[in-house]
Parts: sequence; C-alpha cells; structure tokens
Amino acid sequence: MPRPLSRSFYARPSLVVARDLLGRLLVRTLPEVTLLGRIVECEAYREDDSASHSYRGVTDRTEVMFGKAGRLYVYFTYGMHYCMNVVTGAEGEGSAVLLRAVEPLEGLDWMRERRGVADARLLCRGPARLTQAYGVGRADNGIDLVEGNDLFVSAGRPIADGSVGVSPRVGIRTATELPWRFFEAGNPFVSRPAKLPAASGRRRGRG
DNA sequence: TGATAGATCGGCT
DNA sequence: GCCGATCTATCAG
Repeated sequence: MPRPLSRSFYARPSLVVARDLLGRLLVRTLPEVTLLGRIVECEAYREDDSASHSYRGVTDRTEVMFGKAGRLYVYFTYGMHYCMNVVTGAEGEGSAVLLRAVEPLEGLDWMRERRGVADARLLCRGPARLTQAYGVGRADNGIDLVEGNDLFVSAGRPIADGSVGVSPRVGIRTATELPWRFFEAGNPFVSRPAKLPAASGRRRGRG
C-alpha cells in the first residue's frame, strides 16, 4: 500500500513542486477499488502571477490556496468542470500546482464507468477529465493530502531531467510567456503534445 | 485531421 | 453582467 508524501514535499515553491510531481503516484483508496496513476503533466501558479486565482488576493474561493501546503484546492469552471490543485509553499502564500494529466495504472474500469469512455488515453488526459475519473468534486476542496484522507500522492519514481518537457501553460489569457507547465516528454497521456516548431503533416498511419 | 461553436454557472467587477 | 487554469460534437477538407 503506497504511503502519502510528507508535508515538506509540498511546502516548497510551486515551480519546484510542479516539476517534482512528475512520475509520482496519484492514489485514491475507495472501499471497492484503488485508483492509481502516474502524474505526467502539471502547471505551477503563484500569487504574483496574473493567471493565478490567487492573484487578486484571498476570497471565499481562493482561501484554500493561501492555507497550509499539502491540501487540495478544487475549483469549478465553465459551468460544468472541476479542476484540482495541490497547495504549495508557506502558509499565507497563494501558490498551487494544477494537476493536468495522469497515466492511469489501476482502477481503469471504475474510471471508464465514471467517464463514459473506453480509451485509456481519454480517462485522465486534461484537468477536468482527471477530476471526473477520480471522482473529485466540490466536496474534496480543502482536504488534506498528507494525512487522514483516501486521496493522496505517493513517492512513485521521479523522472529524469532529460524526460521533462516545459512549455507555457494551457488555456490562460495572461502570463502566457511563462514556461510553467511541466510534462513527461513523449508520454501519450499528456493532454497536449509539446508544440514543435514547423512540425506538420507528420505522424500518419495508426502504428 | 484540424478548427470552431456550444454547453452552463460561480466568482468577480 | 461577463468571462473562465475545459471538453465534446460537429463540420470542412
């Protein structure tokens, strides 16, 4: 049975935590099934970052982001989707890491049922798909990932520097120049391929 | 295979 | 009122 990472893992700058989360295991232990997957994509957000919810200070919604590291920040968006973040840094600092994609390893059938799709690549590829596959919603906002809950991150195997891809974050309108998205290069469970300059018309056929 | 519109509602101005 | 850290179906080619 995997064990949760300690609070000190999260109590570091979001940029450091985001990169270090790659290759770690996102675990949910439900009575009927254990959900397990490798984190393959995430993004860092900070208080001094105009794309971050915490940029405008503490509100009812963003309160969790300013709290203790190692807790879960879940928000609702576009009228239908939930996304989940792990809170990072010192208490009082509004920083977090958005979990964007996971390579599912265990509990795929349970995820398929929730998602309504069969293709393993579509289960947890993208932040809203990920929360749906893991059954994470509003009720999970603020829960502690370090102790006392069925949802946590365990050590897994961190990936080597050579396999880490970096890019601007996805779906934001400001601060688009900051390369604060981290992913495992070449992994098909990543939500968007690295944007290759002048790459087009390749990758034909179906392997 | 790639681009675009539609869904749908909470949080903030 | 407006717009968003998104996903999916649909249409054009």
